[in-house]
Amino acid sequence: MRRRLPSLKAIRAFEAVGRHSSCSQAAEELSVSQSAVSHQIRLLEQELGLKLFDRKNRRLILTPSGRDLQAVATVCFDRLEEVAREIRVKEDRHSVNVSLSYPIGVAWLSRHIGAFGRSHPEVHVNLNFSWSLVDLEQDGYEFAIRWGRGPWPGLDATPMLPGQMVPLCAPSYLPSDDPLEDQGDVLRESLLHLEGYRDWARWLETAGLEPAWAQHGALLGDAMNLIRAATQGDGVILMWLPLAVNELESGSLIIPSRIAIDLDCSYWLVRASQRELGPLAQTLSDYLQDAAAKDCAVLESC
Amino acid sequence: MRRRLPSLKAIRAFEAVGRHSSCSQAAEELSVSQSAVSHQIRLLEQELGLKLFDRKNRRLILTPSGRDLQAVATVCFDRLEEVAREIRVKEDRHSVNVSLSYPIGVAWLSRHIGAFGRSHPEVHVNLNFSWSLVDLEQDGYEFAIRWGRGPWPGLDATPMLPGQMVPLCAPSYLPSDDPLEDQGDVLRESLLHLEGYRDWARWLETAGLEPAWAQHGALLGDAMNLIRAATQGDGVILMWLPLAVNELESGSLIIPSRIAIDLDCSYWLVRASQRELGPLAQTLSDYLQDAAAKDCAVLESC
DNA sequence: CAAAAAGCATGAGAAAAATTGGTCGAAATC
DNA sequence: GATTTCGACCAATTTTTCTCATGCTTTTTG
Repeated sequence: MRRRLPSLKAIRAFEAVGRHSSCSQAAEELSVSQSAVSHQIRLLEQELGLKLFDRKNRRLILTPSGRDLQAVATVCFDRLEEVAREIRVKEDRHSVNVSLSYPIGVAWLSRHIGAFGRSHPEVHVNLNFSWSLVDLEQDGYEFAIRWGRGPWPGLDATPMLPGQMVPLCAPSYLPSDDPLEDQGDVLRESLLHLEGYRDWARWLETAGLEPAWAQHGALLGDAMNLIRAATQGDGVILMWLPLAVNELESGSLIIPSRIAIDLDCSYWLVRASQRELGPLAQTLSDYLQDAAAKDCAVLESC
Repeated sequence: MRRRLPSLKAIRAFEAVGRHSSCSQAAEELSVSQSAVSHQIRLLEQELGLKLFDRKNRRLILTPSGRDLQAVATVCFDRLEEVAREIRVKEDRHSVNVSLSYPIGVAWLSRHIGAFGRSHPEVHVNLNFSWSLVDLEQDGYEFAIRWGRGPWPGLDATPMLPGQMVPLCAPSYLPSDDPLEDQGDVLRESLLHLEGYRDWARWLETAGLEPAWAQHGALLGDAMNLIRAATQGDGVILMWLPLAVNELESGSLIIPSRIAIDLDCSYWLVRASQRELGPLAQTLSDYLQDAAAKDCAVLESC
């Protein structure tokens, strides 16, 4: 593909002039003399073989073709400027790039990342959320936090948080202090679900109860919604344990049963085996593992 | 707005290198030496303060950030190249720019523009279709063909084609040779419509018949569809006269009545009063007016 | 109404940048 | 193991770009 592009320097000047309808102002923006700009415009018009401005009075007014070019040029330069800024930030040696799988990013990480920022103001953390798995090396991330059944080949994976699902509800919600599995009325009436009845059905089965009891109750669709609903005393939810650390710690939710579903999956901190972590990434990684360990302790105590 | 853009020359080089994963090939594309390209890349990396390529073996592989920049740069350059080409064609002294309102462009003009191209191969005609009115001067058109109730202030407008709507059907479609207005059965059963029953209702009213008869029959939605349907003998349509010249001339449609709706609008050839037409535009304008006159004659004879 | 100011165009020379050619070292190819 | 291919780099050169000085025109000001 051999391109036929006009002088980009000239287009750069042209774009500024078009925006200001003035050589002088453009010159100031570009930090060059008015003369230089004027020359570039002349050059560009010559190269394209057409007039880009109407010289009316002492102002430069874009011609129709000039307007077409101007519009495109502005968009292009905006875009380039933006991407240049982005990659500068991303590669900044004070930056760490982390890839996260939903929903842990929103729920668990947001609980810690603020504190990390305050205690390590020199580190700029770029978080990138995604549902799909990402090639760490390929996409320039130093490490990732993933949900799954690791370890994975070629990756160093450290387990961080347990992947069980447990029942949760507001402390005052249950009519008695008996374990949830002994309160059949509640189980038959007050369950809340994420996206389907499957999870609760499994839990009931594990508890030796009737799975069909799960076939009622609202589907909230979003994990955070579900937690909020439970906190407000709308019902009993079944939730990945680490997503509720906040609420468990503050006491706004309790675990009314010892019975949990073990999904055989958990959250892992993952990094490419062959690549050393940079010092900042190491710091963040250590911090997060520490936070995870503390959260695990909190969870133990519930 | 003061931009902070990296050297565009460097990005130009970078983009080519990224595409080829090779300095040498990029150098060839850019018609400069490999050395020059290598320098530009180094410069750009320095300016951005990050590595854009991994120098693995003797190949240049884009880093993640490099890929981000590459993607944007390619799009931008493609776009600039395209718009540059467009405006060059548009301003080419062999070009004439004409603005057209739908649907005359599709229906009537396509009937003539081919022949014009063959008889005037030196003229490059840029047709621009739009529904909305366009500022001729502002948008760089030499003239336009518009539907409306002219004349307009500041514009020279010459009527080209009548704006009546007439009934049309396939020659063999009607059961008798009586004028349509005397064939109540047909009118009560076989009408086809464009987008609503209003047009036929008006026609029936003009003919002194019952407007409510229009409340049946298919809505075809598109003028060309409607004409095709009539040609195939699917019913009787009400259509702007000039859009059916082709079919009337070839005999595949006939006008089964003298009664027409006069919309008090017609097609006009319009140009800005203050601007002389260029010689090519004049040629095209003359040709089209001549063609319109001939078509009017054809229509007269039906 | 004249004078001043502001704006763009332009030519020549100066400054800056890009380019080249030549070389080197590393990796792939034969 | 010799040869070719490719990228990095240096120094010199060529090209591009910029500035300065100036002219011309329009608008603003006293």
